[in-house]
Amino acid sequence: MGVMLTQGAIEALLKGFPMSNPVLQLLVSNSSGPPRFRLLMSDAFLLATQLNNLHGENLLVPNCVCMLKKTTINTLSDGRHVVVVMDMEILQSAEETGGKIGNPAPYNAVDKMSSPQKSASSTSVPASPPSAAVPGPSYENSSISYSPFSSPRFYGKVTHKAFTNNFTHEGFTHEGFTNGFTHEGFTHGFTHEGFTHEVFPKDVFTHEGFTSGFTNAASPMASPMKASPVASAMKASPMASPMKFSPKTFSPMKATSTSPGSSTTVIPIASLNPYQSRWTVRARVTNKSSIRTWSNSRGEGKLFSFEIVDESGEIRITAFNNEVDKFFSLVEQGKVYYITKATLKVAKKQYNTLKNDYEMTLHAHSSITPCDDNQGIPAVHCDFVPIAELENRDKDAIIDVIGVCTSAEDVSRITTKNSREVSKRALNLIDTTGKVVTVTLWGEEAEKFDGSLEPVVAIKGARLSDFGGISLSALFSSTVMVNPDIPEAFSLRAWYDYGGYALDSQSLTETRSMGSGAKMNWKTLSDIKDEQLGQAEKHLPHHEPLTSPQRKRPTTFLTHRLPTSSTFQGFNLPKFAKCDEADMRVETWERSLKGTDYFSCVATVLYTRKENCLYQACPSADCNKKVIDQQNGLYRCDKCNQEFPNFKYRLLLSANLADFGDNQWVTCFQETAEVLLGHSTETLGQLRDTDEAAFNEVFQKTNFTTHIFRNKVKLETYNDESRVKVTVMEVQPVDHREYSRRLLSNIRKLAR
DNA sequence: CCCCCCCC
Repeated sequence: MGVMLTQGAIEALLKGFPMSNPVLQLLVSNSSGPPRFRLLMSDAFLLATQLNNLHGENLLVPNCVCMLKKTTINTLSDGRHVVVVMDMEILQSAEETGGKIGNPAPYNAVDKMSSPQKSASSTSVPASPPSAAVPGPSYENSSISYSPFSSPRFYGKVTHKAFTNNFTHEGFTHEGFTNGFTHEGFTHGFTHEGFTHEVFPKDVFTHEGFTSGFTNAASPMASPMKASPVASAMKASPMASPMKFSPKTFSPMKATSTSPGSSTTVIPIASLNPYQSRWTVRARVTNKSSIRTWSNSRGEGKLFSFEIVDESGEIRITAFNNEVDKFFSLVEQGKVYYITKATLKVAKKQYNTLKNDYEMTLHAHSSITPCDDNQGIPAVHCDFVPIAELENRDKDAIIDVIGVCTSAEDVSRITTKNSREVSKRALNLIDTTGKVVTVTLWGEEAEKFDGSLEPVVAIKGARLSDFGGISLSALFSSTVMVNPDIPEAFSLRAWYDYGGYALDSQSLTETRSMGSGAKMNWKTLSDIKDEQLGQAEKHLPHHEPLTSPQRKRPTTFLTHRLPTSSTFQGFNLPKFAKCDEADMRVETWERSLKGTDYFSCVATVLYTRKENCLYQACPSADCNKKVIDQQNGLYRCDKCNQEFPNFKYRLLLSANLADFGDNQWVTCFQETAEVLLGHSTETLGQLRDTDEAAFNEVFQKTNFTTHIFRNKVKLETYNDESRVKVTVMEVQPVDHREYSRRLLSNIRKLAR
């Protein structure tokens, strides 16, 4: 009995349609060593670390048929989607399957997603029913048959039409073939089994390229002079020592048609040294500085520097004066070049943090030639330090870090000590150690960063700072990568999406109010009673600025209450007048905060009280005092001691919130009430006076909506009677991820 | 041959 492949699974996976256990055939697999395998089932499928044993048992080999039981989708910085397989089962071995089923071709996701209609009409091959779209010599004879059109395996919202589109010819264009590999290269070149010298077509790979292509940092390259013989490269075979980079990066170099001259040998960067004169490196520029000028006792001039990387290592190159003019515009970040005839000298480690004992200076005879062939050249060379491990590193250490950006500040402008203006933005990164660290980005990097989709962020060359305990700062020389196409990023994405996000994380960096997320004082509504929130003589909330020994006292001190409120470090506080008496300051300050707690909760609105939620207020800009209707067309404000021909509506909404622990009456003033009800006060006032049904509907619709509420809680006393008063300071939307994060955290709390 | 790398 043959298994059935799930039709349309690849498109559905890449588009995120709900699907249950799709069945696919594995075409190609290869390993760059832990922590992932890249499987060709479509553009790119990756296998998360925990499944590597499948490959180890030699089960996950081309042509086997697999059921994907758990997947998650990751979007690379270049927009490609990658499906990460979290759990899978091999339904039928390669032997049982006996070959490739049908004639599969790459799925061009970009084409399909941008304009399916257009791509359908641009093809010369008419749309065909599914079975006709996947013909192939092995189809008739295969023990596996394609599932019928109404495949029972295909669930969810995929419509008949979408389903038909999955199997038209235009979905299988060859342009979509990622990485530009030939079919032969894929089938034979990148399986473990096929990893022998013989399978590399001789006309594609030169021995020279082979040598440099298969050297890695861990291989015995200590004697660079011996680097070229093929034999030494074969010893450093990827089977013996896992490759550091993904397969597409260590593909051997193509024929030397584009290489400069044949008299020199392309050698790995790791083998460069000052005692060797005839060499060429082929490497990618990973970091290019701007042109700087200097002027000191030894002279003046200009320079720029850049860093290059190949599969063996990295090195810094500096160009001065004439070489600046010659090479600055030629050298582009991210591009690959042949570089030869530069001076090697011992690196000054105090300035140069790259992992190379040497650095390079260009001179008059140096040559830099662009190389069109990117194959085998990794984008970056990172040595990621787990976030928890940062605690054990020295201040000012330069480290590479990777994490999921759980939250990010808005960009802001600051002025440095040298009165220079610069943009900055702090991010929170978490990794599988469950620890969070704050990283500050500067300048353009800060301005262009978008953390809204919780991207994986990798930073090469960040500096460890002791600000807030432990934090990181990006330098001019740091490389910031958002959703990089590297194994660590896929592992992290999978880890985070499959539960990491809900982890009770701990930050190494003490932050004051970081937007949402990291440092919120999350509570359940039952905590208000259980922990006696808002009641006197209690310690201040853990994140309240004054309780931290690192916090400075505010420079202006507040004693006398003023009518309006203000914010201090993110907290809404009553505004006070200044007072100069030092002793009095602290005491008054602390007393004024005591008994007030701030907390956030995820809660559902059970009821909103529409009666009396609007009042007629003084129309003066800063006065919200209730006016008295004089019944003569005039409204009197006692506070302004004035009569007005008009008034403005103000909102003061009582709402009953509930979570699974308790329910609680809260007060929402103007701004928060508007957010909760989804209408401006003005609109609500008009509705109430003109369309009662519509007015009532606003409140009906608000009931049973769920939000994040940031609240102030305080014990208030009226005529010897005390009650806890909860005021909503902020209402934010809650997404399902935040909801499950809170839910899990609360369940943990209840379990304790 | 430079070597700045920021702020709370």
